Amino acid sequence: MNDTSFNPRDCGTCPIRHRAVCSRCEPDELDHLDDIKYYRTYEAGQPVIWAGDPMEFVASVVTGIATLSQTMEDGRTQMVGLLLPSDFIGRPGREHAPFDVVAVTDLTLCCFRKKPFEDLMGSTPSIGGRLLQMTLDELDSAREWMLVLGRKTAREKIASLLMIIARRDAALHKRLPKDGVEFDLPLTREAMADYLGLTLETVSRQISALKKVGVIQLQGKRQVHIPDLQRLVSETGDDMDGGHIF
Amino acid sequence: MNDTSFNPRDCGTCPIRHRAVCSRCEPDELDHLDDIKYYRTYEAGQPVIWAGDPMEFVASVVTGIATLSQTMEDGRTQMVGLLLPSDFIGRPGREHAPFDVVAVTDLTLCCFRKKPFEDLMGSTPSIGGRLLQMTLDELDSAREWMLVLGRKTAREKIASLLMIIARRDAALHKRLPKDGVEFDLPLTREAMADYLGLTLETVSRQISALKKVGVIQLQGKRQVHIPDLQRLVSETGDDMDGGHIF
DNA sequence: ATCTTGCTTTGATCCTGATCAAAGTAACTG
DNA sequence: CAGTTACTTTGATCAGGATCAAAGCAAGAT
Repeated sequence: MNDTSFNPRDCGTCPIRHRAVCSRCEPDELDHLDDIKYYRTYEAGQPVIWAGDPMEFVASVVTGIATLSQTMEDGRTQMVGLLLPSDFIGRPGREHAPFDVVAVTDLTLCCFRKKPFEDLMGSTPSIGGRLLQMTLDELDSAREWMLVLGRKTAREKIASLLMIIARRDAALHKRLPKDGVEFDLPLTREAMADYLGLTLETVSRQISALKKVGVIQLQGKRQVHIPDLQRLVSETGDDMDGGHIF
Repeated sequence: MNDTSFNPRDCGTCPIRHRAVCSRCEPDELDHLDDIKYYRTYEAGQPVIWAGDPMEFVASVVTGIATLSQTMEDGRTQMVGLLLPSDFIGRPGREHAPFDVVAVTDLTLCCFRKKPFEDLMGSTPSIGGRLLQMTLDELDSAREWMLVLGRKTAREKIASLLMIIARRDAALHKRLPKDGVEFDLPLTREAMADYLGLTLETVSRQISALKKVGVIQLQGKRQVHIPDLQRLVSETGDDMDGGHIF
C-alpha cells in the first residue's frame, strides 16, 4: 500500500467536516479534544472488533483498508463492506458492533470516544446531517451490491469488483482515467471471494479468463492494469450508458 | 391484506416521532401543515416511482407493502428492500430516486413535500437524529441480507424470508408466538425469487419441500402456518442461540 | 358453462460454480 | 541454500439451482 505518512494533528481524511471534530479545519483550537480523539494503528490481518463486542468508539479510516464481514457457524463468510480511507466506522447510539471489522492492510484509524462524540452530535446538528448523508450513501452502495450478489454471474461479479476498486482508487488519486487505469489489488483471492459470494478457485479462474481475453493485465499477482475501461464495464453487465461510471 | 382503515389526521405509523410531522402526537396543531403533508394511495401492482426519476417527496408507509428493486437491461431483477407499514421512503437531500418502488398490495403513503420537509429537518434536529437511526437500521438489515444472498442455499434463503415476514408480522400485531405463527404471504413466488436471488421454480420447489417435511403448512397458496418456529429457524442456517429471533 | 388470465407446481435436462486435489510461485527463515 | 509458509493456479468431478417445457388451479370474464 502507498501509505503516505500522516500527522495526527491533520489527518485530512476525517469525513465529519466540522472544526470541533476534524482537526484539519481548525488545528489550533483542538488541544482540549485530545481526550476524546485519538489514533489507533493495526497491522494487516489484525481484528479491529468482533460482531457483538461492546464498541466504545467511532472512527474514520485514515490509511489502509479494512473489511466488514459476517461469518456463519459453519464458517461461510460474507463480506458486507470495504472500508477505505475517509470511510466511517461506528453506530452512534448503538452499544455493540453489528459486524466483524478486520484490517486487511496496515491500518490507521482516527477514533472518537463514543460518549463525547454523541454529546458533540447533540450540540452540533451539522455533524448528524453529514453522518446521515454518509449513511444514505452506504445504504445505496449496499443495495447496489445486493444486485451483484443476487443476480450476477461469477465473471460479472469479478468485473464489478475491479470497477469499484478502480473507481475508488482513481477518485483517491484524483487521476482521470484516459487510456488506462493501473492499481494495486489490495485483497487476496479469498477476500475477493468472500466479498463476491464465490469460492477462491472461481475468483482465480475468472481473473485468469479476463487476463486471457486481454480485458486486464497482471504484473505479479496484485498489480492490475486495465488498458480499456469500457471493455471492463461491458463485462460487468451494468448499463453502459449509466454515465456515472467515473 | 388486512387493511384497517385509517384517519388521515392520525395515521399512527409515521416513523418521525415529532409533533410537527406526526399528527398522532399533537393532532390539534397541524392544520398549517396540510400543504406539506398529504396522503397517496396506489393499487396493487402500480409503480410508485422509477429509479432515476426526480422525487419531490419523502413518505412513510401507512398500510400495504411496497418493494424496492433494481433491474438490469436483460431483465434480471433484484429486490433490495421490502417496505412495510412504518417504513420510510426517500432521500432527504437527494434529487433522484435510486431504485424502483412498486406497490405489491394496495398501498397508502403518508407523504411530505421534500423542500418543506428538509426545512423542517434543518430547524428540528431531532428529526434528523431519528432518520439517522432508521437509516442505520436499514443499513444493518441490508448487510444482513447480503449474507443471505451471497452464502445461503436456496432452502436457507426461503426459511430466512419466512422468518423475516413472520417476525415483522408478529411485531405488527404485537402477538407473541407461543406454539405457532400464522400469517399471510404477501408476495408471489416470483417476487420472493426476486428478493432471494433465485428463480420462481426453485422457490416453489423449496416451499413444497418445507411443506413435505412439516416445517410449514399451507392453506391455499398464501396462508402460512408454522407449527414450530424453532424448526424453521434451524432451516435458516442462522445461529440458534442468537437470542434476537423474536 | 367455457374460456381467459395469472399464478403455481412438477418434470427433465443442462450448466455454472462448488468441491476435492495437487502442483506452482514468491517471500521469508534458519 | 533448502525448507517453510502463505497464496495462487489449474485440473477433475460433482451438485445445486437454472432453464425449458408442460400441466394444474382458482378467480373472473363472456
